[in-house]
Amino acid sequence: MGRGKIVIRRIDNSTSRQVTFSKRRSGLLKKAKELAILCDAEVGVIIFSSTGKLHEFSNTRSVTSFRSISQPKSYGSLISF
Amino acid sequence: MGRGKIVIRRIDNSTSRQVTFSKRRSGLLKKAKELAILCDAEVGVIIFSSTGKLHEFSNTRSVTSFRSISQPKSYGSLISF
DNA sequence: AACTATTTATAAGA
DNA sequence: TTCTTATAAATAGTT
Repeated sequence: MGRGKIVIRRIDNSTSRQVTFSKRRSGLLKKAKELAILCDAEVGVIIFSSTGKLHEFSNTRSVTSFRSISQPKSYGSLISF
Repeated sequence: MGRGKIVIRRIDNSTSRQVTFSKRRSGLLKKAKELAILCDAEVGVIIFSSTGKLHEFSNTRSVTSFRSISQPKSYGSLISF
């Protein structure tokens, strides 16, 4: 998917890793939304970057509790279905 | 992405909806895994089909608690980061 | 469950 | 770092 083929392993270069994270994060969240709408499913996605930033999508009430977190490995999050 | 372009809205036909769910669910989980590996991020995805089946991916310890649920809207799941 | 024509996502590059 | 574009990958409709 792109100018070249890649192998799925940790990207060593920090800048490339950040760029790829940004692109793929938005791609994943978009796909999650589409799945939820198209198939009438309950979908939740939570992503913490290595720098600790939170990104999420959910079409269930769990979204409220996701929003209350700001750091990984520090707080708990109750996801209730 | 496919023989025709589609609009993102609930698929009315139940059979098509189920087929699309199956295809896109596996696509989403694959993308989640790739993001986690490539970008060294913490990623969690939980999906409940409209029939109540659970599908998930996580590269964090939350995976254990996901596994304990079998029905949506019936149990709670603590996802801790 | 497979296939393939197309759309979509995205790796590199600008 | 935002925008472009060639190409890989996902998938909608078909068989």
